[in-house]
Amino acid sequence: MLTTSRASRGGATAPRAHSGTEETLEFLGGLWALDQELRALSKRMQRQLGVTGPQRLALRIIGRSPGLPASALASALHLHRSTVTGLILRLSGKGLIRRLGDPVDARRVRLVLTERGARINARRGGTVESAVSRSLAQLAPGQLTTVRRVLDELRQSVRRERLEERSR
Amino acid sequence: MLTTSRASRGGATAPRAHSGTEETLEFLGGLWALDQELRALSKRMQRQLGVTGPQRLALRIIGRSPGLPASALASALHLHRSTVTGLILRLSGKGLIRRLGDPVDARRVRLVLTERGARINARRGGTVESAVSRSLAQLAPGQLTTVRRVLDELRQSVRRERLEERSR
DNA sequence: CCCATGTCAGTATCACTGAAATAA
DNA sequence: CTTATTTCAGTGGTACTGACATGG
Repeated sequence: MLTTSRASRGGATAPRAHSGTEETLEFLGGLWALDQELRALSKRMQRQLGVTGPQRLALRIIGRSPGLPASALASALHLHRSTVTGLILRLSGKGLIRRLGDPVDARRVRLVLTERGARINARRGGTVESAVSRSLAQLAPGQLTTVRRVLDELRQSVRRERLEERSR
Repeated sequence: MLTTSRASRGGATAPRAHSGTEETLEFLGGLWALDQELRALSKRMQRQLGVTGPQRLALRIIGRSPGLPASALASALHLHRSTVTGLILRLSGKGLIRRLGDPVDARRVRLVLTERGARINARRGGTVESAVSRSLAQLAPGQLTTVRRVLDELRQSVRRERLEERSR
């Protein structure tokens, strides 16, 4: 397969040399599969660590910048403010973070880890990071750079597509 | 950046040449960012095409293998049976697919596209695939191979992590 | 008055577990 | 009786929009 792309039926739009439909779909399938696997690990983390993947990421960010406001967390995670409200609620419900008031700007909420939160944040085994780290360690440095660049380019391309005003 | 990895402080545990904690976290952040972007595009697709990303993927799979049973769709998407039930419900609710009975095995449900479903399936503009395809087209062939391999390795590594029996 | 921050209500999708119904 | 296929009920997490209260 891969060679079956019958040359543009009534093709009004760009015949595009390589990267046929099949190839794209296969690549997308790989991305999707990775995503599913990450989701599944997230579920297991919840059972074993008590936090999901996104929650863990939030913990790490807060751990690195103690006292950061909720909106900063939102933009670090590329999420809407109301979405992080829920995230914060779940994390503080488990006693892993605390919401402190800002003495200067009373609207702001400053997030810090509790002791339990810090303990979980310090754990390295059984996490997404440990799996990723193991994979990355096996790569030649050039490969890592390539992959990073491609993922970034991909992100920007998706972003452009998203922001385009649809007409057709 | 990239060059700041101070050579192993007092490292008691595995000095691990490259791929420090920071690097892993940054990579994971990139993956996360791409995921968010894909989610956002999925949302826009729902408004403009009437289907989300996962729904679109399901459509394409059904379109390629008309009459495939629900369980086959589930394994193609790496999803639980009950999850695809919901997916199927939403798609057939929109009149994009139909659930036919199998004359031979009455337990089975055979999925086919309706005319409207086929029309949406045929659309190429404004989709995730179009964005990904555009990105991939710009790559040197070797790069595409590298990225695919790395993503696959990553998936397997995450899978191994997930399946490991936790002790510590 | 205007803008920023955070929360809340409401909605939708996704994804699971576990149980049930049906049929091979 | 056992197994396979699908559905259903219930749960939980993620993420949004839009409205609101509060404060700068």
